[in-house]
This record gives sequence, C-alpha cells and structure tokens, in this order.
Amino acid sequence: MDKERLQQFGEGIRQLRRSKNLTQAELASRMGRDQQSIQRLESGRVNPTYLYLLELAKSLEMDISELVAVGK
Amino acid sequence: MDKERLQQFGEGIRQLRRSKNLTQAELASRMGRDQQSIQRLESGRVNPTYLYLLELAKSLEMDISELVAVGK
DNA sequence: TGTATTTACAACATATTTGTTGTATTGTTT
DNA sequence: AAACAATACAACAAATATGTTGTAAATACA
Repeated sequence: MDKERLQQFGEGIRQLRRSKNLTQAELASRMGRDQQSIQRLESGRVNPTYLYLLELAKSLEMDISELVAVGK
Repeated sequence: MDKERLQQFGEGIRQLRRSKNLTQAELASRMGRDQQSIQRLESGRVNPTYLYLLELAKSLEMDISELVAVGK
C-alpha cells in the first residue's frame, strides 16, 4: 500500500538523519524549514515532492539517487 | 531556480520515454493516469511527488535511483 | 492535400503538501 | 525531581499536485 511505502521511506530518512547526528530541527534548519516538516516526513504522513527531496539530499550531503534508495 | 530544475527533469523524462518508444498516452496508461499528466510533467509545470516518481520509474522499467538521476 | 496521431495548453474541482502556531509527550541531563 | 531538549501531533490557511474535460496545435503518414 502507498501509506506503507511512505512510512518505510520516512523511517529510512530517520536513520540517515540519526547516523549524521542531526536533530529534526537541525536538519529542517538546513532546508529552511521547521521541525514539524521533518517530523511529518519521517512519520510517513506526507508524500514529499521532487524539489523537497532534492533539498533533503543536499542537506544530508548526499546524492538524490542514494536518498531515494533508502525506501527500498 | 526551481522552475528550471523541474524543466530539466521533465526534459530528461521525455528523453527516456522516447528512447523506449512510448507515447505520452501509453506511458500515462501504464501509470493509470492520462496523457495530460505526463505532458505537465515533461513541460516542467509540476513538482511530482515521491509516489508519482515510484510509479513513473516502474512504468519506465527502471529503478527510481536511475530515474531521479536524469535531472542532473 | 487530407487524415489520423500525438502533443500542448487551459480551466475547473478536489486532494494533498507545505507553512505556521501551539502544545503535549518523551527523553536526557544535572 | 526539576529543567531542558527533542520529538510527536493537531488544526488552520495557503500553495500546489492531481484528476478531468475540452480543444488547439503540431507531427506523421496515406
């Protein structure tokens, strides 16, 4: 189901963020967003856009190709 | 600018679709969508979601990691 | 030329993402 | 325990993606 794919992806992002020792607020700040934005993403309650993913990858210092692979 | 990234990505999708000899309508059909959806994507007028990209990759018979790489 | 196919674009309704504010809950540290 | 930091969640407005219909323009082909 779609909802599960989003939850899986969100969980993957959470792992990545933690592996880099960043708080939700810190990551959000790098993206010019707020903590709630990351929280919703990690909880799988939203379906992020391509541009959001590009910014996320940049803020996590990785390629978007690697980023989207976490949901697999 | 963001608009340019979307245009660049859309153009990349167009190349991929053409390389597989698919019309916009055919690709859309595989995704359960209509021709207009693909047209807006390729013209860079929309910012597709993660789930949309997953379906697009599947319909183009490729990995989402490869798919998002076309916009680079 | 004429016909069919493909692509482009616009407008509208609907659903959803995003931004924002506030706050509750959980976790950590002293 | 108390204080602080981090995370979760809800509700609202605004922006935007998506679905849909209609049609114009461009392209391919007989």
